[in-house]
Amino acid sequence: MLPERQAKVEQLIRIMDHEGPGGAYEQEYCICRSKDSTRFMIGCDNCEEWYHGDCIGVTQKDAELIKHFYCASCREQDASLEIKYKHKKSSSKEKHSFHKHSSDREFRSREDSNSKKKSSRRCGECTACHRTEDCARCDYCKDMKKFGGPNKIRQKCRLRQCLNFGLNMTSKRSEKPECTLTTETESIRTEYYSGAHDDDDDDDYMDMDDDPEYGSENIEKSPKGKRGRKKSLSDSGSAKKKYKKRGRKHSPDKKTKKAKENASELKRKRFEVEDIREIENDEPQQCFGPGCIEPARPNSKYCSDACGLKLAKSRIYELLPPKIQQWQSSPCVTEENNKKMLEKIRREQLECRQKLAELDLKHQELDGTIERAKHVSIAPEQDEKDNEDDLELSLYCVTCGAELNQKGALRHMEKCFSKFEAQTSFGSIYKTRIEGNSMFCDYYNTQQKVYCKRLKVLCPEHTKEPKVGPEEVCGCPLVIHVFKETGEVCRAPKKKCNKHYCWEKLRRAEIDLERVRQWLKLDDLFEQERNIRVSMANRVGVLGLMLHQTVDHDPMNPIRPPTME
DNA sequence: TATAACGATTTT
DNA sequence: AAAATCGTTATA
Repeated sequence: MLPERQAKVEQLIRIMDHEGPGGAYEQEYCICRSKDSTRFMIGCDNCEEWYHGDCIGVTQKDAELIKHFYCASCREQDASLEIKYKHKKSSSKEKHSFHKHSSDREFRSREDSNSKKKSSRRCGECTACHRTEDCARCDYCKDMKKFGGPNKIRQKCRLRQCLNFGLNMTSKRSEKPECTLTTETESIRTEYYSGAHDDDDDDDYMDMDDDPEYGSENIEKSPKGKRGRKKSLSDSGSAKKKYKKRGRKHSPDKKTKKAKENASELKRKRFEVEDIREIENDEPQQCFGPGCIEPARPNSKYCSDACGLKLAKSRIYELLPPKIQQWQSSPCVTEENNKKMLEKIRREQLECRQKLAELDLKHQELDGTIERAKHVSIAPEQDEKDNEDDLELSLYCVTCGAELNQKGALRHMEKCFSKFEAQTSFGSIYKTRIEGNSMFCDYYNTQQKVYCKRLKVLCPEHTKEPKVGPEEVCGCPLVIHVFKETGEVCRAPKKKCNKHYCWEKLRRAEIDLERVRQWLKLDDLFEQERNIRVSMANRVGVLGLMLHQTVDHDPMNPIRPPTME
């Protein structure tokens, strides 16, 4: 030991003898008894007193190598006390007795030698602390190598994270100093320090003190004036930990803030953990089955399927009768709507039927007209003359686009259309099934196995135009003003009549198209009727009764079934 | 601001 | 020496 150092130690001892470590006044430290806490300091692991590094000849560097530091006074009183160094570097480094150690953690480890935990984050009492096995399900567990994880997160199982860490453990502070960590407010920390005798189970805490700014501030503010373990003005110095070096820039304020954030985060995490716990909680619950006292199966409310069905049944017995009563007493709006709809549909169906009948009648009329026309004799007049009037009109075939003269236009277009139309097919795999004689072609194509769906009268593909004899008369009823029949018929030879070419066919097609429309409408109405009947049937069933209800929210204006227009 | 990442320390 | 996990920084 260097002479000067020894002198200082002696000085220290003298002072100690007089005042003793416990007798220190507020905020007085070290052998010099000054209140200065802005320089690097090291704390005795026995008496808890703090010493200025320069007063006792310990540099920050030295301190970094010390695991356990005991002041001269303590060592004198207890010969077994020996400054301990960290294994690696300490061996090579100087051995002088006063070195301070760096890591508070280490302090703690020694101090808590009785308590095995590494962490100040354990209260040791909560269920999480008592837990010995990892849940293997939380994100932290999944990260662990033993659960096949990448070991990147490296955190303790969530279910094992202390429940009291970060929450108000203040009451327990004295007994469980570690917990104080959680509340990071300065006052608490200070308090904690003041209770220094509690020995240091709280090591981790100290780490914080390592932060120079932090530590000094705490101490200065501390009402009781005890001290933090070490402090130093210079950032780099006191901290042996890299963290500190890295984190240097924080101002004390910042730190406090951060501490609070940490606490809130911890709180939040705790809730998450509680969720997991809840899930995990497999205490059996009693079966919900009526009268059943068995425990429910896991993840079920019931001990068996039978119990579940039993409960459902009893519920039906309980709920159904009033439902039925309600159903009978108050009409369901939708039900009324459906009834109206059905009526409307039936009316429309009737209309369709009537129209179809009318159309059939028209067919018969047409047949009669044609029949009558056959008995008319050909008029010998020459119609060639009037052709010339309209010669100027040029027409184009709508099908092939060829230019036509008025005379043969109708004939050409009809034939041209038939030619093209015959080249395509309109098929369905179903034969038409409607009452009466079908107006559809329904020619069966054996190769494609489809029925032709053209109107019979308009199907050039499967129906040939009837041959017209030279003596046949046209017979088309003549009209004036387009629609008014005169009672006369065209008496031109059918073969030559260009005005009324295929008039029977077109008239028949017209009627048939209307029939098709009526049938389609009828089909649609049948579909609607079926749907309504199905929904009505469902509504009256047990299930419907249980599920369906009309609620009258406004008793002053009761719901009225809408009237059909 | 929350989360992921990771060197470091502590425990086994 | 390996596993556990802390405390801090980096990153999203």
